[in-house]
Amino acid sequence: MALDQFSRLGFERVTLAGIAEAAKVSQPALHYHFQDKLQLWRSAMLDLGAVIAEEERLLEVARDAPAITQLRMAMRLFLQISRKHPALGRIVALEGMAGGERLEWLDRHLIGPRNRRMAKLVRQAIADGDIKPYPPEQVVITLETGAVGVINMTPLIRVTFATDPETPAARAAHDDMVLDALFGGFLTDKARNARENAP
Amino acid sequence: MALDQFSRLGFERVTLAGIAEAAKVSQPALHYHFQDKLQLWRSAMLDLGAVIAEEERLLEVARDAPAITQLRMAMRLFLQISRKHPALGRIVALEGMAGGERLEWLDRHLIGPRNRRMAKLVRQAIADGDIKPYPPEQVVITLETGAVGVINMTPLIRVTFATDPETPAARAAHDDMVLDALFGGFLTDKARNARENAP
DNA sequence: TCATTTCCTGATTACAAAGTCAGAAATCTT
DNA sequence: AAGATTTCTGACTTTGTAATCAGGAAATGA
Repeated sequence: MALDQFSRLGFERVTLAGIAEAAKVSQPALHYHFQDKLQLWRSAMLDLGAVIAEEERLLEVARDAPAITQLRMAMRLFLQISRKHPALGRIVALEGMAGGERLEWLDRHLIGPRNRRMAKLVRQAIADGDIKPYPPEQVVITLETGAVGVINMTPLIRVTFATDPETPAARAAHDDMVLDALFGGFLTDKARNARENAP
Repeated sequence: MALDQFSRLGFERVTLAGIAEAAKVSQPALHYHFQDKLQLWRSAMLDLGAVIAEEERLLEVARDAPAITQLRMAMRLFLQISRKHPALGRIVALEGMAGGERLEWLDRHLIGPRNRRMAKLVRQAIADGDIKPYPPEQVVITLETGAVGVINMTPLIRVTFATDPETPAARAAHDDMVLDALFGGFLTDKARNARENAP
């Protein structure tokens, strides 16, 4: 699938011939359905958009809960989705580092609204005294990049540690680690204690 | 400089003509000094290798300190170095996601030994009861990707939040956040308390 | 059934970028 | 200074790949 190739290799390393082969059609057929390579890329990204929208929908239900609760839910969802669609995190990482037109498109159509919403939640949680007072944007990015690090870097982990991070056990450990250690590190003592008293 | 181009754009998007222009030489001159593009890439990476070696040297001095102390030092160093040489984190992210021959080369010559050393420190710190007992490899990767997230994603942050993460104030906040919230989240209560009593 | 539109292919073009090579310019050696 | 060696360049070839196009097959509608 095109999405998979784009996310694993990045825009430039992907060839239309390769996508065509994987899709078992001829290369000009791609030009028929999508005008050019960029349009094809955008189309693949919009498929991911549906996934993000789904997440938004689930969070919407909890919009009256305290910000810190919503954030924890969002982290959990983010992990689930990142596992199910590893392409998403890789794409964001690739384009987010490079900058340029495609990043701006992604921002407008996929990730921008979600990230700004997250930052708003963090700001709220800080005001509530539940999250330590660091720049909300930095908190969001650090939580997200930290959470998907192990997922994105699967090839590196395999090479460097000769270990498979995709076994069920490794995934379970990772989920716990992200929610407990990573997310937990941003909690204030107040929020941490509240959690311990009401588990 | 070639390093900068490679890290910002990735191997494929970089053209020899572009590097030649930036270096104010002709394109064939590159072929004279380095046989081909891959060799040029490797050479650029080895320049980064010197940076890593420097870090190793500084840490070597503290090898008798407790693992947790060494880890904190390593995080601090890692941040400094990542700021000074943003190319490093971007390259690792790019190749670490993609896998392949270049990743294996990087592992062997640059990042593998360091990461395995870090994992060993984490294992030790867990045994000491200072770090929460999660898979050491995952801890290392999560700490590293979380720490450089804001640095690597500078373009995304600018686009999404219309905010500059490279001002002195933003950097100072980021340093604190990484060492306090990110790293702190992996500490056990024991280690956290020990730190509070002896600041 | 025929006509028309939709979908797709093989063959080809256009172009960008890696890599080659013969020889010029600069530098070093004695 | 003369020769030898190193360093570099302009012009070229080769290759990989995006994009085009004329036309054929398949579906759709009358």
